[in-house]
Amino acid sequence: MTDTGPRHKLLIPVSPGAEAPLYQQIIDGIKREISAGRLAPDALLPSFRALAEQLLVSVITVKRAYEELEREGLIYRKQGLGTFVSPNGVGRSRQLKMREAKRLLVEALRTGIEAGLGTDELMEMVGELMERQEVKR
Amino acid sequence: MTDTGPRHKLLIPVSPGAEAPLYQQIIDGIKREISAGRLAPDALLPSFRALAEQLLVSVITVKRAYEELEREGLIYRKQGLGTFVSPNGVGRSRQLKMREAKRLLVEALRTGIEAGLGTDELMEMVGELMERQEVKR
DNA sequence: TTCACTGTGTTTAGAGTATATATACACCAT
DNA sequence: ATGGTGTATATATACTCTAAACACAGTGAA
Repeated sequence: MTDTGPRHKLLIPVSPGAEAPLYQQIIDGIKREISAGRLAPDALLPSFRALAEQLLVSVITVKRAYEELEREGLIYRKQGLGTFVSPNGVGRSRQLKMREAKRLLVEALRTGIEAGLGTDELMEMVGELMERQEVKR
Repeated sequence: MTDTGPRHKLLIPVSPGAEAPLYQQIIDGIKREISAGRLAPDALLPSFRALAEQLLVSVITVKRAYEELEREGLIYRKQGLGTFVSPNGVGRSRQLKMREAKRLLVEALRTGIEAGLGTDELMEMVGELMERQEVKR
């Protein structure tokens, strides 16, 4: 065990100023990396300590994030060894994100309707925002 | 002051089991009522105690919700008198909901893209969910 | 007109839960 | 045996919620 983590560092934006708790931001970031295929099945994730150092948070904050990712089936942990991406990490990550996207959409549509928007106006807003997302992609 | 509140009770669904804190659920519910025009400008809202009794929560939980609604400009409070809908409550409520709908949409689209969905698939999902919302409306 | 009562908002104190940090212990490979 | 790993425990702070007491404003009766 001379390897100190994955070949590249995990690029996860984490900010105490953001609304979500730190551990949630880490969860979201790792999900994104897995979903995008940047973390391969069975790939070794950084240790608690390594990631905590990199992100300037405490070890337990990272542990909390890893715990939940394990609970959701995206990663698995082995004491003394390290933490790894599940073989079906990509599929699972995308499944969870799909579910989340739908949940957010339902809420967005409901909120828009409550704001007095009609069907056409909502579709138009979606279309505009979609173009923006595509550019950013 | 013989009137004990508005002519009709506030129908706000509030559940401790829901994810959002109780005060947030109350905020959302009152916003919805104002936005839908069911609470007129300068209308008297139920007192802390009356709404707390009705919703089976504590007085302070209602106070917390009313405080934030006042901060956001939807209602105003007068000690010894009661709490009222702001003259521009409807406009303000819709403005805030519009902003929230957009925020949720942006996040939903981003999450969908991260789940591997393309533009067409996203639009299709929006269309389907839109039809469902309309039925429920 | 004054005062007491009622209903209102407002303040204070306390308990439980959630989030985050620091430190020490147990496991595994080399 | 050592180094790197996950795991457990203790602590502090912030958030959420409840209960009780205090101050304000209007109304009705004397």
